[in-house]
Amino acid sequence: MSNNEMPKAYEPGAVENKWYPKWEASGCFHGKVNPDKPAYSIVIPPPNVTGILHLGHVLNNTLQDILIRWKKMQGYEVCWYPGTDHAGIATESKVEKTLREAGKPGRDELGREKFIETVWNWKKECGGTIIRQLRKLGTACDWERERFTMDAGLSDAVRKVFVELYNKGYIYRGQRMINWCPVAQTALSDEEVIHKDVSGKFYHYKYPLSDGTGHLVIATTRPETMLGDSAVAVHPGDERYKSLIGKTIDLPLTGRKIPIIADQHADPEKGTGCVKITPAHDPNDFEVGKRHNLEFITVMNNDATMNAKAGAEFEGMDRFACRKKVIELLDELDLMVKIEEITHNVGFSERADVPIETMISAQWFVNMQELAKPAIAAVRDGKINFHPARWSKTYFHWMENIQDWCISRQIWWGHRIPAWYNDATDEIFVGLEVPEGDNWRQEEDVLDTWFSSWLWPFSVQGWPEKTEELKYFYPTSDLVTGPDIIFFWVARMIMAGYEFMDELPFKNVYFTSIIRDAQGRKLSKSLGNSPDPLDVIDTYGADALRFSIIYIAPVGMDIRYSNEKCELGRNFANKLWNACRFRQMHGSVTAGFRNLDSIDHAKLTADEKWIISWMDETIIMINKALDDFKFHLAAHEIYEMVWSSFCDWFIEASKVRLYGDEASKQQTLVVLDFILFKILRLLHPFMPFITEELAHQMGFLTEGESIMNEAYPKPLKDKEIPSIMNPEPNIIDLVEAKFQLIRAGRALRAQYEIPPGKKINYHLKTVDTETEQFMQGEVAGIKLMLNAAEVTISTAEFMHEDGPAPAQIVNAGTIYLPLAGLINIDDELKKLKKQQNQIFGWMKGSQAKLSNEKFLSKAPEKVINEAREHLNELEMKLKRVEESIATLK
RNA sequence: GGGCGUAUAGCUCAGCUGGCUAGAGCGCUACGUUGACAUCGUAGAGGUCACAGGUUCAAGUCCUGUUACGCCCACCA
Repeated sequence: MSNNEMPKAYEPGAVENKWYPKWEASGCFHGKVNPDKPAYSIVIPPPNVTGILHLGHVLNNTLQDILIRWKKMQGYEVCWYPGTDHAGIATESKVEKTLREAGKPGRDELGREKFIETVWNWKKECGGTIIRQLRKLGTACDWERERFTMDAGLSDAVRKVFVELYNKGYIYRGQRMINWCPVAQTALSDEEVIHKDVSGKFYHYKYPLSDGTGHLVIATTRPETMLGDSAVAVHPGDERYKSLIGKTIDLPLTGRKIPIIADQHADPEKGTGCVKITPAHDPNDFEVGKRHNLEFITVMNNDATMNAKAGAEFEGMDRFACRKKVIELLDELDLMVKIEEITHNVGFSERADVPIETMISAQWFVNMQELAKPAIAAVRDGKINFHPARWSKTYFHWMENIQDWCISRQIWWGHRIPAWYNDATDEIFVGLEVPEGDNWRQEEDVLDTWFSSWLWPFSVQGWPEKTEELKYFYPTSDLVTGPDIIFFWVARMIMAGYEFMDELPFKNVYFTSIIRDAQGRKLSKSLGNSPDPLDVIDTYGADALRFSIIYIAPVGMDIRYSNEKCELGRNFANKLWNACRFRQMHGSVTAGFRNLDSIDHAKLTADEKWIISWMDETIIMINKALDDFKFHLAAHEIYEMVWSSFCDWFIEASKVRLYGDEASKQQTLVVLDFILFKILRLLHPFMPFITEELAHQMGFLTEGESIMNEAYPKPLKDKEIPSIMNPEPNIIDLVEAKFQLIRAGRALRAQYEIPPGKKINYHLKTVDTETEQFMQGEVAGIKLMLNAAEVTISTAEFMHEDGPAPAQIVNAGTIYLPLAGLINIDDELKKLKKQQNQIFGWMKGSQAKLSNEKFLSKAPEKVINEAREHLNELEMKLKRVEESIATLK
């Protein structure tokens, strides 16, 4: 439609900024309950409200966007619920840091209420950056339905769930050994502890027996905890120490006497066979302590400094300083035996990246045993499918060994636990409302962030209200997330879905690859190897980033990313742009662009049939690939189709008709339009901006329309094919033989170093008359693509008047480059001999196979026939090579 | 200690349930600005599919073992 000259290169910036607001304003991202259509829904893995967009988000959200746009174009009513997570610990420490840097009063000075207010203000001002950034990427999120895990409705859901699980007896409060982060000063779940191998020291030292008859040698990596020792254990069957059981030792540095006990936990093979027992600071020792009714001596404060129980000498010292001090003192007492260098496994706090302490503390837990059962079955029975499927193994392993979930956190930002204590009566009340009466004080702790995220698939849809949305869009269809949160989030959502909705939360889970830098390192801010996606979008364009990252993403492995790889997507966008630009230079859009109805199908040329048929294949492959969550495969298919089949071959071949008579030109324009509009729609989920822009530029769509409302291409129906593909069944082969011939002709030119611009003559000796006839009909195009002055075609033996000519043997026949005096006989012979040998080799293999009775009896019919046919072809080809050799001699 | 994954061209990776001469992108070499595109075109070089066995008419593909790297899980002092 537009007569405006399109710029030579695609400029993404303006196009992206133009379309996103239009899409958003037009409401095409909004999913409504629509009984006339099947529903398709996705919930976004809610990024931290503190988060900023990184490449992991780009991959993850591009995939979701592809699914959403694809399904929408397929005719589903789609809804993509976006939102953010309040991320308790992360946000609290972020805001605290901000306050500290600004020199403002911090958390403790402000007090609970003021601090929470401050965080809300911060959230309002600075939070949700990532949500704005996602728009830059082009994501078709239903922004009208944006949610935050601490919204009123979602908070109601959290409270209801807590109360229900408490009433069922799944949630309980108890004194247990928990993981403690000394920096965040809160309990953590097992999943928030990262085990790392670190080098450390293994200290061996003596504990003197109280009766003065000698000593035991114990070994530990944590000498500072000896201040909390309440026993030494030996194995009951260990003959070496049998006589000592029941005796006591004088615990150095403390003045305490502690017993020598017999317990299975002591491994006679390990160290000296004697193990110090610190029940308040080690999970194993905790169990031993319970079995033997030992004293639980907590020697550390919440910030991992030593407390008064550790002894006046150590009080207030940091745990590591204390360790050093203890070693010095033991050394002075001449108790040290040896210090070994070892590598051992230490638990670190996920957030603060410091070693955690295991401590005894009163916390809230969820017993997950019952919840896990239907969730395990759902994946086992294939109601929920993981892609790639192997992740289900990880899932089963964790679920089948599931531990109680520590859900209380000693921070302020989050959902405060709906439990109240009555100090007068020692009662605990758990409920949705504040209990009546006096003396009730609410639990100070808040819930683990994941205690709200695990409800996300239904809480965003209004649960516990029975909303229309829930009825229509729940269960959601697909979930796209990283395998790193399979325990944190995926598994728990499945459990919550069954427990509270009595239904699975999603049908498919696609686990994305993890993005690394070019050297394979994890992307991280501290390494400075984490490119800002917005910069990448500025440089290359959002479509280019999206397409590149999908194109390079390996199947179930990590992605090696570097910005330069976005050139692939940028170049591809530019290629597409220029293909459209080319089309537009030949006039405005034709009437048949949707269905080819404006032209007589019987008159379609071979090339046109070829491209239409290729288009159909591509459509089938892409829909199949997306059905199977093989995004990269889909990207490769369409890239290949556009660049190679369409641009390199079809457009080039079409030029002869575009510059020919008017009828030919018009027909080819229709086909170009037909294919281009399909390409744009096919590509739209991957590259939303440029495809929308081009669909309008080309006049396929008018003002107010959007490509996202167009149907996703389907393969031509069987009944349509005869009218379009009619009549020759081998037409595709002939067209491909033509292209092979053109390649061979160009290769000859290159081999003889004839400049591409120089017009030359070719001769084609075809294998048969059918091919001859076909190629005769195509001669104009062949000439054009070979930049030839003349191409003669016949089945007759060819001999140039000046003698033999250089040639190439192809499926259609032999193509000659008859330039007088040009031929280098030796080179030609060498070339032909090489080819002859090659064919001999292949034939030998082929004949061996076909004379192998076992092959003939066991291989399937189809394979055998193909092998025979193949051998035939080889024989024919060999004959032609030999003929060529003969003419040269 | 257990589990999972990966090993294919200089680099990054495809190669589905085994079946013609193993492919793509980038990079490299040569030529080239023909009226879509130098973010381009044409032609080309480049691979004993980690190693060793085995199954099979047939193995990059399946099995076993080995090596290397990566990840996850596990309370071991």
